[in-house]
Amino acid sequence: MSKKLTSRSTDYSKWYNELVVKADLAENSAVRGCMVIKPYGYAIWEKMQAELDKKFKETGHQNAYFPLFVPKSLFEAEEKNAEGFAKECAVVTHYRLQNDPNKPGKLRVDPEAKLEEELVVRPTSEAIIWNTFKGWVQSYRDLPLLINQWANVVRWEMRTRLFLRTAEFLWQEGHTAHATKAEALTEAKLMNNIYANFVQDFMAIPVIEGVKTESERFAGADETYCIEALMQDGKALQAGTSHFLGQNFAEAFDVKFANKEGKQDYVWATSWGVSTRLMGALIMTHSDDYGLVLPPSLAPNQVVIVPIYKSEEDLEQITEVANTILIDLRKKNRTVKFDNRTTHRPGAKFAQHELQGVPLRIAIGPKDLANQTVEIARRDTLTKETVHLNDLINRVEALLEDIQQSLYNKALTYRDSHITEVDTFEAFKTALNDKGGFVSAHWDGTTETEDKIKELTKATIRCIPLENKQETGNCILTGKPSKERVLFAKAY
RNA sequence: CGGGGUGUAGCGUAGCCCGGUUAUCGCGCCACGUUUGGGACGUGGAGGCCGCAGGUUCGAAUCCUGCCACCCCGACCA
Repeated sequence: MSKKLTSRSTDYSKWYNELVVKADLAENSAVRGCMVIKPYGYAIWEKMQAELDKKFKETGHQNAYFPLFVPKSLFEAEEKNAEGFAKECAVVTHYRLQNDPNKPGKLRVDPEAKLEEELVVRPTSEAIIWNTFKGWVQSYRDLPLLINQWANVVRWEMRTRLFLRTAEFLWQEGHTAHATKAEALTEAKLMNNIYANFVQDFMAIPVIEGVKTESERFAGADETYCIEALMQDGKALQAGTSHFLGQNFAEAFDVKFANKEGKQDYVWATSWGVSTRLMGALIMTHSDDYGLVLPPSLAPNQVVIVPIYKSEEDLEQITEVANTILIDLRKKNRTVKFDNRTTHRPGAKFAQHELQGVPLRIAIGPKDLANQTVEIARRDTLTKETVHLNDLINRVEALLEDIQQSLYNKALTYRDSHITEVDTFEAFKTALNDKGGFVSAHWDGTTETEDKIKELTKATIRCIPLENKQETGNCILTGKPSKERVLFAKAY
């Protein structure tokens, strides 16, 4: 394995794959399309989980867990949802293996052990959850029902990529039931907004909140809200979605309640989710040719201390200083690691921590001991400064905050400079191919036009931004009148 | 599922066309020594059912047949 990462400009896709593996985030497994998330990658995911989980609970949601398997008859109950996912479902048909009489030492599926009813491995859990909710709701007093689950799901994708699209992935899926349409709509928008705030504040990734067009909508939803981010290669990435499901699932699973007037009514529903795909967004937004760049809020180690020494005595003194720093920073709730491995030299440690995106590196050597200083290097700008021990803790605090903010600002500047308004189809194609990013254009509102544009350019409508400016114009493809611009992009 | 390609040590590879000593090289790994302010160096060492099965041959990584797996380009997608 070569030491240097393939550069982004050489081959963006290769850069991404190498980075994921070399930074020790994840690797491909023996199962086609499924990844192993390694401890360092999982630590980042756990930080995301912790923060999201807190936000969900603050807004009144509770965690629960539902089965991995969905009986086929339940799965097919909501027709549009079933149809939308049917092509990518793994299905369990048997429950037992046996020794293969023809091949010693090998196993085969026991043909006698065929299931009466096939079990679908959940690609999403609406079916099993709504079948369960049926028993939980009788009265308006049981509502709203605000449930979230952290789970794995399986979608049998044809082509997979680490974190961005894997056959099995981890996510959270919220499922809520409400007495009124207005309440459910408010919930769907609220959760989309929580996602937006999380991604912007914690992941330092700017997003556009919007709604999906009919063809991009979740199968079984009446409206899909989303947050869309822009990657460094100019492609858009859907970072989260929140669906207003209307009464579709309530009708399919017969979930009725008695309202205040004593009349039976179907409940109104939402579902919303973000997945390990966020890891992909994180990587592709901030990282550079030296490796991963992590915002301090998500870094498993926010600061790493590297000793530089010749003698054992030096190391002892450095260790003493390092331990003081460790204690002081931990008091500030910062995560710090003292990398005192004797098996690697400083240069190798520097390179590794850069590759893994540690926001700040503190180096302490003999010169520093003599001067009561340390050297601080920031990962995002790759700049170094020498700081006196007396000022160190405040300086670290300030730098960590600055890194968090400047990563966001940098990404925002890039994103905003890659939203191009166009009024003709020629300009549309030029913007898309020469510059990339979002292209803001008028569209006649039909699925046919959307499909045609996709066929001609590979670009899809990522979203209609919330609170979109209303302005009259003409569809770039058909010339038909339009009342607002929508955002197109090539997407992951 | 259509089109193209590749399987040789943990990883990346040479050799294959044109069969012939002990299968090449780099990274990584192990031991010892010297090193340590940006991926150290030297010496020594370990590691291979050459994807699997069959065939041709005195002899197969190399030729033939079948199978399997993976990758790339399409169609599908959080």
